[in-house]
Amino acid sequence: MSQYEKTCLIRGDSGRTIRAILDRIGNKWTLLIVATLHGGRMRFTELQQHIPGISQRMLSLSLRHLERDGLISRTAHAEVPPRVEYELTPMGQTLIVPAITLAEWAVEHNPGIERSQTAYDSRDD
Amino acid sequence: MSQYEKTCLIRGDSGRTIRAILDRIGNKWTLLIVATLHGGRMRFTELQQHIPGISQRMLSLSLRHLERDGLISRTAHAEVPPRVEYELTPMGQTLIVPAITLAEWAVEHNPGIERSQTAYDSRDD
DNA sequence: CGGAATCCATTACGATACTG
DNA sequence: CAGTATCGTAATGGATTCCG
Repeated sequence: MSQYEKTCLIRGDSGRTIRAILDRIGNKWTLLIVATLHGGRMRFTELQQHIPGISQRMLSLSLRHLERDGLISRTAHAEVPPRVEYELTPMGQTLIVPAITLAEWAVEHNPGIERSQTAYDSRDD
Repeated sequence: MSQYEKTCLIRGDSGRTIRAILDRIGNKWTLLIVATLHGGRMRFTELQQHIPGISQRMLSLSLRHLERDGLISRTAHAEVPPRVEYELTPMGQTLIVPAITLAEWAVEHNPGIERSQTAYDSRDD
């Protein structure tokens, strides 16, 4: 399968597939949570500490979305005080590879992009 | 470099890198435009026809963002009526690979995700 | 033809406060 | 500890109109 044919995966179906994942992971926190959970099972507060800047509300919302998508699993232990642990499902684990691919692209090309932006912003036409 | 170390690309720097690209490509149309331009140079109206559902406004906005990022180039021909052509820059071409990786993940796991969502929504706890 | 300007609806996000 | 509820703000995107 050629690269050109593969881009049809993106454009085909009027782009519904690609938009579906972007709606899923294109937000501010999802990939950060998935990457953090790659280190293993974690509880709510622990996640919050590993992801600086996330609010309780957004962490809670994001976790429920990810659980609904089947990418993470939630385990509530019947204890006092309550203990709830989150971990990646097997399907969630598979998201790591595309996420890394994307991150590596970002790291590699960020300098070039920023240079381009500076040039664009300082041109006077 | 291990996969775990690679996820630090995502989490490291408080996730600024990953958020930078998601701000860049995590929106509704960017990847669709890049994938469409993989077919070669195209003009404004042509792009609009290849990307069903996109409004003039969003196409115009997205194209200017991509141009600012140095991922596409814009060529305005001094003719009447005006003719403007867009094409991927060399850097823009490199985005194709991560985009395809993501799209393939989406195609492969969408069924599982949708099943999970249905199960989640129909459970009564 | 290839846009820019304007208006509007929806959503995402953040801060704060409260609870089983 | 692990959330939910409520509020206000900002960003996103669609529809429409106008213009060189």
